[in-house]
Amino acid sequence: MGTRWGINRTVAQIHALLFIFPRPLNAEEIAETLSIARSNVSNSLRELQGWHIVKLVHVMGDKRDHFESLKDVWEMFRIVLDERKQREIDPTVAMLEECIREAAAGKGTDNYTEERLRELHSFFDKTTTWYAQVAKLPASALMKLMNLGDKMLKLLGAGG
Amino acid sequence: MGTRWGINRTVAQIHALLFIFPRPLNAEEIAETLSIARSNVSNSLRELQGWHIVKLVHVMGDKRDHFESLKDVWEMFRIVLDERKQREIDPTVAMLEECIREAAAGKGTDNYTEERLRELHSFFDKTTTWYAQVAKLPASALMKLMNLGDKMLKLLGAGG
DNA sequence: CTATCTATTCAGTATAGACAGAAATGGATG
DNA sequence: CATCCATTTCTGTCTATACTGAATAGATAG
Repeated sequence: MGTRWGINRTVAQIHALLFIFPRPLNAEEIAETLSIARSNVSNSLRELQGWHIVKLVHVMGDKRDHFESLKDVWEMFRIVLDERKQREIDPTVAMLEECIREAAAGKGTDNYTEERLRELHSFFDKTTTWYAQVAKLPASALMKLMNLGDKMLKLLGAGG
Repeated sequence: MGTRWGINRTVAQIHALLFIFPRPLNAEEIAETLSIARSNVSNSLRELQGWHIVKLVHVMGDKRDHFESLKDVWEMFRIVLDERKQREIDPTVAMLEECIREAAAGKGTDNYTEERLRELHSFFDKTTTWYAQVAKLPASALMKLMNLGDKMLKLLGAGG
């Protein structure tokens, strides 16, 4: 699945290994377990740390670096969404706004195209704003939201 | 942005072109506008049709095939999510269930690992179930949900 | 039936990115 | 200050896949 979402195989493998493993592992152990080059492990670990879902930890009496994955799936999901929003959505929205500005200035763009751009922008805007609201809900509220099920329609029809 | 989400450049370009263009285009026009090979257009169009976000239409007095994009951004988003769920999430969940079964049968997997797998599975399960509920909401209800904002917390605290 | 126009398939090429192994760096310890 | 070990950086190779251009298939009109 990872590959289809722009995550390379090695990175995904290492993360999976750290996620399911009960204790932190050092680079050597990872390389050996997955049969991949030491340097590859090093780079992949840096990437995972860049995503803030793997952390470096020290094990007493061992000077080598050890690594462990975040274990809370929900938290991990939230962190990755935040990160991707920042890296991918935000620049996209900025570019959309630039396009719309240019289009509005009338540089050969017809109204139809401009309208499409506005709708796209509005979609991103609404979605990210909503997400920002949800992301700051406490875990308990999030669980309630997830468990609403059919009650959702009633609730939205009445109160919202 | 497309590239980072596992969509290749040409496919994304063609879809963008069809999305912003006021009328259906034929393959020739697309190839020329984007300076890509005719065959590449043909394959990319097939892929886009596979995602159900681009449709073949006929233009009177012209025997060539013309193509147009779905224009409703929300609807497109929903369709793509559905499709990706089916292609990527569902098989992943099936594999997770298989792993859990094997782990439970005690094939050398420790309890810790099994517990991680269960949590991961539960996450997918909750998320997809919730999504299925939301996806069938009428557009108006969806908009209400998106516009809840700070009211969300109150609503969940009380009614949920 | 043949000519012409469109769309698809196929086979080879090009390219981007993953990966390995060697070299270099860093930093601790005696 | 030299040595040793862990880690990172660098460079070349390999692989997967995007892409092209030519060949093929299919349809329609004359």
